[in-house]
Amino acid sequence: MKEGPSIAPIAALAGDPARANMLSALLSGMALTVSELAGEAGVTLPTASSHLAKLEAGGLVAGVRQGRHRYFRLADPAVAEMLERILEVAARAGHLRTRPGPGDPQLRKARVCYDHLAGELGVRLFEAMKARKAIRERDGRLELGPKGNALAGELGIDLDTLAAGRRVLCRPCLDWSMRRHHLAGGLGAAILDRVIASGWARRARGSRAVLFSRNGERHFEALLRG
Amino acid sequence: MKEGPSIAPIAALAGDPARANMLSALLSGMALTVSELAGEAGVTLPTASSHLAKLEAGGLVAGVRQGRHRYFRLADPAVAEMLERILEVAARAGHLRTRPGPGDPQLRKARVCYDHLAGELGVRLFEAMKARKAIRERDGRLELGPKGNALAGELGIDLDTLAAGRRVLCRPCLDWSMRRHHLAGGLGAAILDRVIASGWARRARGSRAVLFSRNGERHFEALLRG
DNA sequence: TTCATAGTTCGATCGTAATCGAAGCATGGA
DNA sequence: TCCATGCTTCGATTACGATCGAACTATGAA
Repeated sequence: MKEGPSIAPIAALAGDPARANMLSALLSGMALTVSELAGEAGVTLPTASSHLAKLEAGGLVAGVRQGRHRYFRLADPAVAEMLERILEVAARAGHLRTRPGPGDPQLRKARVCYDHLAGELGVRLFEAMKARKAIRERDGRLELGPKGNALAGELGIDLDTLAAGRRVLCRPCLDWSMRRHHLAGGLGAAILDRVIASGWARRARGSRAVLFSRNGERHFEALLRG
Repeated sequence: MKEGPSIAPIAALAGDPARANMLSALLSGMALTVSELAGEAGVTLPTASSHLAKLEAGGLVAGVRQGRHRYFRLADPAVAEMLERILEVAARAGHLRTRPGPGDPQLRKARVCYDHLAGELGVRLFEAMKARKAIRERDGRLELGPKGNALAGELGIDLDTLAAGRRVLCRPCLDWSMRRHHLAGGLGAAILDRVIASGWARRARGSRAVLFSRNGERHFEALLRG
């Protein structure tokens, strides 16, 4: 079979766990630095750098320098499409081999996705915010809704300062444990920030899990109800 | 990253050259024996057997015993879809397996894509069908158009039986050699079926190429013109 | 029964690539 | 100018898995 392009080199790039984790992180559409991707993948900086060089050479990601940082994103929508197809096959084959580890239910309930809240609570927050019109979709883009200021106020988030930053305020991020969206972007990050700062929840050490206290969860649920 | 399905194990399966060759061979839609796949991949029988066991465990292929033989096929259209997407990315990145060989023009003209027609003729068919309103796009989805029944009738395809199946009738499939769409789905498969059955073309042995007879091509061209 | 063919299992070998620490650049801020 | 931070390169180590021959099993044919 010496016909056409070959799948092996590309698939092999996505087939290493560290690189796969990086690609998964980039699937959110965010551009991430080498350090952040190293964290996502659970490897050191040199290792991450080496992997990213390979991914870039293979045409899966594209990097741009910005000052001292190097931001990477998926090179192409076709790459994102490919990754989603692989995820689809993985999900189908998954239930044969998924053995939820001990920390897994926690992760499924609430976890950090880069710098914002993901998992069941993240998805529910996203949907509650849409129902409350704190955010809304317009022309396929996510933006602040008429009630956005009110909700930010409840949480003690200064929207003006946030909006002044160059970061996108609201961005949907696909949640692989729920197959639905949660909120990323500056506002998503600020919310997680407040949730932690107000003591509703804390980060688990060495994990992406976000552990809510009983009281914190009550407050959070109240927020969801509006 | 313990969230959701992981792309690494699946991609790694497709990332080994021997396994990738087997998968490419199976992309033709044919069921092949272990020995045949060993030949395709250029490895010995034990090696092929080991690879196929892994592919089967990973849910990428499915094997059935028939006498002394064990026939393998792709487990699922989703797997074929995934492989096509990888090919798409590979083609963009310019990862050609070899320089275009002698059999390449044939492949470029007409070939099997899992179970439907791809290549130049596949793309032209797709576009002719859209022009004739046998198919149309609506809300970003492909569906049967007002003239769909007429065209199916010309080819001797029973649309009712097809529509009763649970398979999607019309689906666009991206063509790596043309960078345009051709027709997949139940109707796409049925058309290739009729093209072969009516003697317009035949499958090349050991390749994905579809070889049209002079007369068959004339008929096919007439079909394109409507 | 005996032989032949198709495929699997086992064990040993061997390459490749992932990994990390340490050192080297480069950029931006003080 | 100096330092801190972000990233890359280098070199050595290590671990995993692809590979094959040989032996074994199963199916079919003579």
